[in-house]
Amino acid sequence: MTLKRFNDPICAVDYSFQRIGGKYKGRIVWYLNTHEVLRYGQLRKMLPDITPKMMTQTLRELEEDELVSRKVYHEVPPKVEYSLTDIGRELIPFINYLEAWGSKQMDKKNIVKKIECV
Amino acid sequence: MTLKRFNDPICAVDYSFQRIGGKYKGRIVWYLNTHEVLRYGQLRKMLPDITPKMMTQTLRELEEDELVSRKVYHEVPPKVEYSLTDIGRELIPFINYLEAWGSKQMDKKNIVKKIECV
DNA sequence: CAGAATCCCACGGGATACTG
DNA sequence: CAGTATCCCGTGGGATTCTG
Repeated sequence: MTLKRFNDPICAVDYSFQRIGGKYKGRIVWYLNTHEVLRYGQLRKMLPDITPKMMTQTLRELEEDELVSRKVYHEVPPKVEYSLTDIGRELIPFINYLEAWGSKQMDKKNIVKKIECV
Repeated sequence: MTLKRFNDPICAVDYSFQRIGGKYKGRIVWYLNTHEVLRYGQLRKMLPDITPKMMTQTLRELEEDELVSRKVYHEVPPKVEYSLTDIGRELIPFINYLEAWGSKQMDKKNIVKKIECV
């Protein structure tokens, strides 16, 4: 059952923001790019403010949108690896750009970054 | 009294998404770029799904973040013009990119755009 | 025309506890 | 380890009405 997460997009900008908006998606895509592949636990450590529920939910949505792929190793203890798909990787230049812009703004306003996400 | 709209950003990506996230900001910045300057009423027509409350609220936030500037003409009937600031303009390449990406995805999935926002 | 003022609600997101 | 399962809440956003 595919959940109803989206309204009919008005235009392409609307569509895109519906995919990568929300509180964590940008950062997840960003981290997955700089690290190539990340396990669930590693990713969680990089998102200190996320709860397990949101973590799973967000990853599922990214997966459903084919931005992220999920590889399960059937072993004990369980191991799951996340990585970017080609479609997801296409968003990197844009997030790169956004990161640079944000960083510059933060410097200008003397806002300190809790995590240097580079 | 500056409203409390933001949590302390974790990193630059987080910061940026807090500025241009939400349902309308991307589109507003995008429209303001392709049109240089827009009156309140014109902008509203381009955002068929927005209510006056959200329209004003969103524009005020963009203004407070210095992405958009607001010029009031003190005349009857009132006239207010919105345009991008230099900081706001810096986001354009990034939204351009996002628009292209979204457009491509929508084509692939045969999703029809209600508005061609180009 | 460009909004301000109310009132209201869904849902994005949070906290905690449990499990294959 | 990598999740579910519940329960819960704040706020982003909506609908409607009013005004300089």
